Parts: sequence; structure tokens; C-alpha cells
Amino acid sequence: MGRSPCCEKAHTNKGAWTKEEDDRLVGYIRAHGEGCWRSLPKAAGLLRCGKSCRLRWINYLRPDLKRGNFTQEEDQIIIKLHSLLGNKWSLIAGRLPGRTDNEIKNYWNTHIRRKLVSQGIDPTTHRPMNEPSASQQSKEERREKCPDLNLDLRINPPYQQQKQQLFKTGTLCFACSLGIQNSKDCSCTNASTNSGYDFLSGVLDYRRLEMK
DNA sequence: AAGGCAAACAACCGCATTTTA
DNA sequence: TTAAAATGCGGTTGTTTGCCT
Repeated sequence: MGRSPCCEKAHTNKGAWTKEEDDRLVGYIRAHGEGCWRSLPKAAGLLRCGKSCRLRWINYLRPDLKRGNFTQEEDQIIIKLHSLLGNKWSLIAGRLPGRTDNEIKNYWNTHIRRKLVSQGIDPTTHRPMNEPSASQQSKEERREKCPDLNLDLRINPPYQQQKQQLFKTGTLCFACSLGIQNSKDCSCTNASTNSGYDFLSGVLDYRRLEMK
């Protein structure tokens, strides 16, 4: 038995959203909160499918969206995280408050990718274009370049929870809460937590979960 | 001014994952 | 335990906008 369609396609609008549709969606979510995307369109009086409503809200209508150009610092964070996570746009977006996965993905494809190419860097591997790719390298070569990469599988409390706790107690600055330890903006009171590889800690937590 | 082109971005689609009954 | 439903994610496409000739 196949999956049922996510919505009744015959009676749904497609394409750009009108001001009235936006107002209806925002009004409904303000009154009832997010969630139940499947039933939301009918309840809100919208001729859209639930997925479309969710996307419109998350990528465009959410009040906490930053909008506007990306800063140099955001550029650097995106490049760094992409080199570690690859195309995990939602994870990258999770570390850039006010930015969405769709926005970052578009920005990557239109700006950063081209910038890296013009600098002679492969945007996929983050290595110089003329260097052999990771898959062509021997295991020993990789081990030499990443001697401290700990691939042990461990169960840790979720990374965000740890960070939020530290942030609350005042031992973690805003920069570090985003995973940018030792940046020029870092003002952590607990210097002992700042090892040279702290930037990777959250990412490696994620990677532990990925390796299943 | 008009046409062509590329860049930018919003939105869609299909699949994967998670949740629920 | 399992199948269906709901939600989320990433790739791709379509439309708009701005620049150049």
C-alpha cells in the first residue's frame, strides 16, 4: 500500500504566497501555536498543503528571523561547519540564530561555493583543488592529519543542553554557545574549558550520534 | 528602451525519519 | 511490534530581479 499524499492537491494553491495568505497563517499560529501542520491549512482557512505552510512559516514568517546580509563572521561559521558536517543545513542553521537551513543552503550555493572555488578551494572537500581527495588518501595519512579525532561512541547529554546550562551559569559566552571557542569575541570566564579543539566538541557529539 | 543573461531566493518534491495508534 | 501518518530535510526547480549590451 502506497503512502497517502500529504494533502488534497486538487484544491490547493501553489507558487508565491499572497499577503492575505501570510496574514492568515501568521494570525493562526499566533493564536494556536506551531504544529499540526496537516490540519492547519483547513483550520486557518488556507488553500495550501501543510508542508507549504510549515515552510512558509519557518523560512519567511517566523518573527525571530534575522534577514539581511550574512556577516563575515557568519560566513566563517558556515564554512567551518560545512567542512565538518557537510550538507547538514539544518544542523548548521541550528548554530546561526535567526537563519534558516534554506537560507544558508541558498547562500552557500550562490555565494560561498563560488568564493571558495575562486580561492582554489574545493567546496566539497574544503581542500585545495589540486590536492587528492579524502577517499584517495590512505588511512594512515588521514590519521596523521587528525591525530586527536576521537571516534569512540559515547552517549552524552544533548550538546545544546550542555551549552545552555553553561550559558545560564555564566561560564559560556555567546560566541562559545555557537561553538566558536577562542574567537576574538570569546569572553568566557572559564578559560580552562578552552582547549584548542573545543570548536569541534559539539560537532563530534553529533558525529558520535551519526555513527550508528 | 528592450532583450538576454545570470544571480538570488522562494517554494516544491521526494525521500528519510520520527511519532502515534 | 508494526504499519500508517506526520514531520523534517536536502536537492532541485521556477520566478523575480538586476545588470549588461
